[in-house]
Amino acid sequence: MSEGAAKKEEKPGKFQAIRGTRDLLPPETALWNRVEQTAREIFGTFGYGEIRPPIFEPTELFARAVGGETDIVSKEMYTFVDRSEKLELHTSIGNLGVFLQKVRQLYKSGEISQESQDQMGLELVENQSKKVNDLLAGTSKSEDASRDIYTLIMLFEALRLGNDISLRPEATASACRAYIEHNMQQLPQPVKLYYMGPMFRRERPQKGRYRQFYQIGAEVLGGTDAPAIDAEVIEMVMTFFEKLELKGVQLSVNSIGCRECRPKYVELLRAELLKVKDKLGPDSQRRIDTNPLRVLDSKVKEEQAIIEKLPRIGDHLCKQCADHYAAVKRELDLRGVKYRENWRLVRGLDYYMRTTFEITAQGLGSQDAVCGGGRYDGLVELLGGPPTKGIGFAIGEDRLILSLQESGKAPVAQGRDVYIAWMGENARGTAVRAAKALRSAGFSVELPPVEQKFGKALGQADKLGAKYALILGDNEVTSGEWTLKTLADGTQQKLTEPQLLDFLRKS
RNA sequence: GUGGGAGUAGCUCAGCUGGUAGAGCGUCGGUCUGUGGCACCGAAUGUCGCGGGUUCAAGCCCCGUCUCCCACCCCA
Repeated sequence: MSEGAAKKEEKPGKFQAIRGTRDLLPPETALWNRVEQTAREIFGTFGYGEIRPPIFEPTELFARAVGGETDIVSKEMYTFVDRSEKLELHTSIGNLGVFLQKVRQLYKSGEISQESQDQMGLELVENQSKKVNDLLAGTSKSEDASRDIYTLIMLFEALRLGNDISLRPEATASACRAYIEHNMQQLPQPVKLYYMGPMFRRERPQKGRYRQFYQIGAEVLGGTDAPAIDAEVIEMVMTFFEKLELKGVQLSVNSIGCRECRPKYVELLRAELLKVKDKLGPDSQRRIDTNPLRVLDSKVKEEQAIIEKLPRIGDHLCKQCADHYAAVKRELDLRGVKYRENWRLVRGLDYYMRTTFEITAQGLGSQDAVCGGGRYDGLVELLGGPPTKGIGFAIGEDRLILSLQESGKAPVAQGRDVYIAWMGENARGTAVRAAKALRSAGFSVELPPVEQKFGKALGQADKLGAKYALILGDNEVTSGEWTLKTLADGTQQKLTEPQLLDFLRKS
């Protein structure tokens, strides 16, 4: 019986990343860094600044932004109560005074959930408390003191500590919240922001869809809704993708009208859909009620011919919207941005209006959109801010990376510049100093922690993909001339420390 | 949430109609204590995803469950 076997018995069950999450590891993370760095560069050239909103926000913020009707709020967000303890309820009359004291404190320190505060303000608590105190002190004038106590207890039963918060499913709502919170309407308009980071959605994973996924996005808030802004936003994403050499990029654009013309079109569409209802599948039939626009992006083959004959929103835009859309297209042409019009491109949520766009790339299976965006002029106001124009997009970074990998753009493992092959205690100190000098000059250096056989050291250098091996033994320490071996061709040369640094800088 | 496919060594996978677990690559060691890639030799690593059932006997058959993949739903 080996020790290993005995230990195994005590080994706890394996931990693994929870469903829909994963580790990003080297060398893949090098690609992630390149993508993110490129985004910073490009967005910077368009005058955008970075915003880093919190990972979680009140559930209500996201719920209001997406409009509480869809599945999104009900089951696709990671929602929890940030402090789920319950108030210990003292039902005996004698303790009630202490309990009330505590409730009052909690109110003042803001630890009662917003929901509970809405139901039962501090005023009500004070009011009821006073009655109870009077009762306890025997000075009650209430005819029905026991009923007051009962009411109070019932109210406290419903009292909850902690607020509903959610992990952010997207960042647009946060950006808008921040715009309002920091009075950014007083800055020069428009305010141009970009962000990148993890988002969370409680969905069934599939290709390019994870529960913790990453987005890179940008928002333009405030100022005008001039078509040039729409076009420049799109131009920026396309420039970014070009710089990354993303393959098979296709931009689709559309206009979905405004609060004036869209509802009329939706009703027309609904009426037309009802005429052909029995030819549609169950999903589409359901959408006639819930969200007729979404029938347009049905993937069911048999429905395609029917959908093509439906009325198109482009023919039903109001004059302002039609003009705006035409101008956006002109501005895109002006910038040399190639696009395809897709009248069936709709966004799922109410707050989108006018310009919508989507970018697809190759190698992504059925989830092939890498970027989606659009104009959302009413959103800031909906969240309690001033009337504000807005437009933005979000890039699915996971999918972007996936597409880059599929097209063979994956980076190679990062090698070291120099591997220090040192031998003997005499060389040890020299090796440490050499490593320090080389690293501070910016080179990546591998310094073996323990002495190795020389042949093995070179073998390690090779496996790690080092460009050079710096050989330090008794000879080098005595003479002060170090040996540098070029691994690729096996040549070597003798160099003093300054010569070595000089040589490496030039190579 | 729904449907289909799949889980065997670190990785890629083989394993016949049930009969006690294998290869290649990788890792580590040796040949080889001042010269790497090559070659040869050797070693380690598996509760065959997990739990239950059938059987004298289960990686293989049955049931459940978890995870992954693909698609649907949804899509911020």
